[in-house]
Amino acid sequence: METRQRTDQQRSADYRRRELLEAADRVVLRDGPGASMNAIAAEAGITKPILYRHFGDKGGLYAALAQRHTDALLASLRAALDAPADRRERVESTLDAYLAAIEARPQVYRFLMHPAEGGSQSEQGFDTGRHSIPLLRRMGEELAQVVEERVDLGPDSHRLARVWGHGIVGMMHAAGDWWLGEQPCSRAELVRSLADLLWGRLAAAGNRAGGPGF
Amino acid sequence: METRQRTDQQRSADYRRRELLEAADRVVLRDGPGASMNAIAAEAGITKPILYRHFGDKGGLYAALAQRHTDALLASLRAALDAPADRRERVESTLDAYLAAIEARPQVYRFLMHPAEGGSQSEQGFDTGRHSIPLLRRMGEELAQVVEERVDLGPDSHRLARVWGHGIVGMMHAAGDWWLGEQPCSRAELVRSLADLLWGRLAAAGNRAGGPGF
DNA sequence: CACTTTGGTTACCGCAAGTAACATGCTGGC
DNA sequence: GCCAGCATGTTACTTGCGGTAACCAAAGTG
Repeated sequence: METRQRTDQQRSADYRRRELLEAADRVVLRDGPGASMNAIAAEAGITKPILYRHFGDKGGLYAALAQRHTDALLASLRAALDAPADRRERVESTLDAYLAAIEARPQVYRFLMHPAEGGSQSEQGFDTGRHSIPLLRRMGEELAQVVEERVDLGPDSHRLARVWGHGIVGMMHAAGDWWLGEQPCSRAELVRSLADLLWGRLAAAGNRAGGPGF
Repeated sequence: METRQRTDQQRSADYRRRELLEAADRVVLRDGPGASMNAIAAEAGITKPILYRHFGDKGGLYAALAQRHTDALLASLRAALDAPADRRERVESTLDAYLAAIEARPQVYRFLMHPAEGGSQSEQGFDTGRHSIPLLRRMGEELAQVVEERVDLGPDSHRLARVWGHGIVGMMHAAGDWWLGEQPCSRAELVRSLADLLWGRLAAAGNRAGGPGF
């Protein structure tokens, strides 16, 4: 039967694809984002052209690889965002979810965000930019949507929510990146500090004695 | 005289270096960050090994190139940060300075921040990551310093200022990047929205009717 | 048995980073 | 005036990557 056969083939192709992605994952996590297609193919026990048959080009592989992690991360953020609690708590748990994720698997994080620095040698880099930014964008849009649909921002709420979504995500990202690199404090402290910032503590704080004020 | 000669040579070397950087600048701005060393050398009217003698490797050239722009940007931010006005105004004018800079020369901006996507073809990319992030870090540290020295944050002010510095810079960066790509509103609107966010409007806003609250 | 399809390989191209070895011209000391 | 030395520049190479073409074999189907 022809359709049955098609299905089998399809399933098998998908299976192979998943195997390849897992191999790629292992290599990228081991060698950093500078991992070469050759290395990935070798890890998967095959040779380059097969990879290209499956993913088109390196960007394709990267995209497929990134999407798995991205989806997982977004899911956990969504969960935190949708928890039944007040706004401050939700914000904190979302920040915490993000930071926990990048703390738990820094290699994955670095791969997703800064694809091109990890490799020990030639730094040919992955396709970068074109894919790392989309993750931030996706998170920003996602957050914007949640904000817009839950917070009353008056007229112009669409634009405002968007700006805030991307802004908050950027804040989280940059602070997280810095924190991950220098481990200057506990995760909880970081979460609290960021939430305080979003809660207007910068505006509320007084000027330091002796200066013209910030 | 020997020292005199040294000086002459030194001056001449510095001059050459500047010429090379200017040529590199032109090429990068024209061809995007994927510009090859060959192309840069050609633009400068010389050949590759000379570039390598001056800058070591591609990363070195990148670093030198980036520093010029970075320094200029930081100077303008510092000016805004130090203007005699109240805190809110300073924050707004700093945001505005940053956004104005990236709006005025998006090519430079993309080169500094996302070095590896602009090239029209092969996307070999510049050295990326290792250099683009430092700019954000520098801005974050700089801001942290200003905050710490001007705002009274009670005990733990060092840590808090740092977190906020990097967080605010990240917010500015991500929002700016998104805004630059989609031009969804005027610069002034964006500045206002971000300042509002920092001023705690997210915490102050009410819940939207019909939802469990954000 | 020929015959297409599917999953595989080897061997290659093009190109960019980076280097080695060679050429040339200006310096100053003898 | 002539040779040593050094900066400046060149050509020609190596290596390693992304990507592709062409070939190969096994397995089901008329």
